Amino acid sequence: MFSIDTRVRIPIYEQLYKRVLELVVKGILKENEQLPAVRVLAKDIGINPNTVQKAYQELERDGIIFSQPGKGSYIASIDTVVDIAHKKAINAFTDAAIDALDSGISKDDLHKVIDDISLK
Amino acid sequence: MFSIDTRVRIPIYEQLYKRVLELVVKGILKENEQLPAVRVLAKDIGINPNTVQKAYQELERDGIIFSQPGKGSYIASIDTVVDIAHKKAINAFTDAAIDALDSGISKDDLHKVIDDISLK
Amino acid sequence: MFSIDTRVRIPIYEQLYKRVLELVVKGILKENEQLPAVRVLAKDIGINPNTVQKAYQELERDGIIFSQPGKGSYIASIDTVVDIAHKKAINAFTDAAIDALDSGISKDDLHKVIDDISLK
Amino acid sequence: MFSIDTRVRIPIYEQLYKRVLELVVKGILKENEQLPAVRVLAKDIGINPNTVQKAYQELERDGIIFSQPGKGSYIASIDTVVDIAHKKAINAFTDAAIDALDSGISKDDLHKVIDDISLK
DNA sequence: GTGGTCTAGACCACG
DNA sequence: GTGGTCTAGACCACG
Repeated sequence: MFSIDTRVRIPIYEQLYKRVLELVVKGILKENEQLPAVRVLAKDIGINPNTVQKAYQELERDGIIFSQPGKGSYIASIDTVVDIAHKKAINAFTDAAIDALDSGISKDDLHKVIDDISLK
Repeated sequence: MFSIDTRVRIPIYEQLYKRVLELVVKGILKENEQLPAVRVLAKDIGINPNTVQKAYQELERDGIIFSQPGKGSYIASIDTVVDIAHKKAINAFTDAAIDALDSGISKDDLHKVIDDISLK
Repeated sequence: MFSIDTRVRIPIYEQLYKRVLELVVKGILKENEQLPAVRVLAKDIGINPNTVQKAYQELERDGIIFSQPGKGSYIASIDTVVDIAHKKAINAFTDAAIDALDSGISKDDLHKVIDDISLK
Repeated sequence: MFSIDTRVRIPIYEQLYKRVLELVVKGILKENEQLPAVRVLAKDIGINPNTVQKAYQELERDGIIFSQPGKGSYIASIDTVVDIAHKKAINAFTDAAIDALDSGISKDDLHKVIDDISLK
C-alpha cells in the first residue's frame, strides 16, 4: 500500500509524500483516518523511521495530514488534499504542455495524446 | 544566448542541454554550426568548465551534437535533433497528463488547459 | 466547560491549566469551589486521567488550587489566582512586545494593535 | 554570532531559525549574503550538521534564505525577510495582548507596559 | 567544498 | 506507544 521504489532516483520521502496524496485522491485513505505510526511504516517498507518522518512532516506543513505528538498522524480535510493534488498536477501538466508547444509540437498533437491515453 | 539560472534547482548542465535543444528547434542554431569551445562558453556565462563539458558530453551521447577531437563541437542533423526534442517533450507531456488524469482531473479540463495556453 | 482541543499543538494538561485560570478570572469558578474529580473530568472530556492529574498538580504547585487528600481539589483564594493569571499574562505580553520592538516594529504600531482589538 | 542556548527547551534548529531572522532584521546579514556552510556552522557552534540543515531547510521553505546545492545558502530578499519577521512578531504580540485583555488586564495597563520597555 | 538524502540509534514529552 | 529532536556518520550529485 505504501510501497516505494528504491531503484528510482526520486527521494524516498518524496515518493511517500506522493503516495499518500494518491491514496487520498483515490478514496483509499479517508478523512481523519490514522496513518501508520512512523516506526511501524518504516519497519513495514524497510526504511529508516527518520525518512518516514520527513515525509510526514512535509505532508503536515502542506496541510495534507496533521500529526498529534503522542497520538498519531491523520489525514486532513479531503477537500484540501484533493485541491492540493489537483493544483500540483495541473501545474506540472501546464509546464509540460508549454514546453511541448515551445518545442514546436502542435496543440492538435497534444489533444491527440490526451485522447489516446487509456486509463486502467 | 546560453544564459542559465543558478537560482533554480535544475542542474546547470541540464539547463545547458535543454537550451541547446531549444536553440536548434527555434532555428537559431543551424545544422553543422559550431558550438562555442568549452572554456570559452564557461567563461562567458561564468560557470565551471567541467559543467559545460558534462552538458556537451550528454548532448553528444544523445546524438544532438558531434565532436571532432581538437576541432570543436557541432550541431548534428537538424531533423535528428528536432526529433529528439519532440520525443522528450511528448514523453514528459504524456507523463504529466497521466498523472493529472490519475489524480481525477478530466480529459476535458486538460484540453482546456492546452487551448488556454497563449504562446509569446 | 473544560473543553480542550487535541488538534492544537499545545499539551492537553497545559490547556486544562489555562482553562481553570480563565474560568476563575471570569468568575465562573468561585473561591473554594470544588473541581471535578480527576477520573470524572477525564471521562467527561475524553482524555487520560494522568493528563488531568498533571494539570491539577501544576495548578496546586502554583497555588491556584489546593487539594484535600481523599476529599477533592478546590479553587484557592480568588485574589491569589487572579494575581497569578495577571502576572503570567503580563510576562507573556511583555516578552512578545520586546520581540516585536526588537524586530523593528514601532511602539506606535503596538499601541495601535492594542486599540484595534475588539473583545467579544 | 549564531550562538544558541542548549539549556533552554526551545529546539536548537528553531533558535537558529530565529537568530537568522534577527540578524537580517538588524541589518547584520545583507541581501544575497552567504551564510556559513552547514558543516562549518555546525562545527562552530558545536552541534550536529543535520540540526543546522533542518534550520536552513525551514528558512528556505519560508522564503528567508535560498540554498544552491553545491554552492551554499544565501539570504533572500531583505524585504521578504523583514516582512515575515514583522508578521510573526505582530501575530505573537496580538495573541499575547488578547490573552492579557481576556484575563482582565486593561488596555491602559498594556499601553503602559509598552511605554515602559526601554530597548538596549 | 557544498547541500541533499539516508541510516542507525538515542532520548524526550505527552498520554 | 507516539511523534519530535538530536547525534554520528555515510554516500551522492553538482561544480
